[in-house]
Amino acid sequence: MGGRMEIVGTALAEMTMPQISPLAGEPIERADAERLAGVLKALADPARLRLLSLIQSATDGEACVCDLTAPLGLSQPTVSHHLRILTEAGLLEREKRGVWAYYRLVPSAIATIADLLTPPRKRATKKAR
Amino acid sequence: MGGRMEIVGTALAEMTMPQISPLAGEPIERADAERLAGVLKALADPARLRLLSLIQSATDGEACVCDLTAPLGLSQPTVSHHLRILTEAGLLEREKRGVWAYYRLVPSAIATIADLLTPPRKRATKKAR
DNA sequence: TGCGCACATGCAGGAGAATCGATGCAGTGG
DNA sequence: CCACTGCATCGATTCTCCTGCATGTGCGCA
Repeated sequence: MGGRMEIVGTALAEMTMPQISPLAGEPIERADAERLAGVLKALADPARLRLLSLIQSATDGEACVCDLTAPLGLSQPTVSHHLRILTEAGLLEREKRGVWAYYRLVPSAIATIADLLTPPRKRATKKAR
Repeated sequence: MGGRMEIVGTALAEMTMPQISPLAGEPIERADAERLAGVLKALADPARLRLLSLIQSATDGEACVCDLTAPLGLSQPTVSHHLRILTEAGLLEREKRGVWAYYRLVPSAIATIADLLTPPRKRATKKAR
């Protein structure tokens, strides 16, 4: 199967547009399932969840790699790897200032995922955001 | 290494109690990250997302295995495997009637996960940034 | 200009997971 | 009592991916 990792970054944007809620009214398409699964897969890791949490709770809501390796107990390359995955999934954004790379999370991204999971018992039918 | 799959079923219940929101005010513990990641990992699969969608949109909100194999395009053992994982994660409940096993999804489960991802909006914690 | 620091990338190993065929098991019907 | 159906489990295979070590790259500084 061809590319899948390289389109993860756009996955969130793709899903933001219509109401592709996986638990809404009708069965979801396979392509949509793959997209949503891709983003969820980026979240479904203890190290990455802690990274998001650490970054969000840091001063100014941003943090560089050197501040994250110690609390995670992982090597620097591994942390960079996880940050890369989160960024490609559209959950983090990277800003390089000097020698440091500051990461901050994209609020709407998490909110979008949460919205995609909410609808089931939410209200009657197609409420659409 | 040891058992963690067998405690996944209780994972959701564990997280339901307080607000262990991974993106709330302060960094999450490693144990909480593992629990949440476990449940998210159950969701982060195209086949399982489609299973949830199919079951939810089925008549009476329930379906047996024989109705799910065809639309998924997967073998019966594989479907049973995915249903098992979803059930152990607390997302599905199983009821055996006669020869058939009917699965229905636990609404509060998905809602719980969504709530765990939402917090940044209005939840004013003690520390706050 | 050369050295050092912060971060990213390449490579490799090892663990976990997705899938299927074969088989076991529990109800159902003849 | 026996054959059949629906589903779960087992064993094996393949693939993904988490992790660290070694290395490459860009920036700042003396």
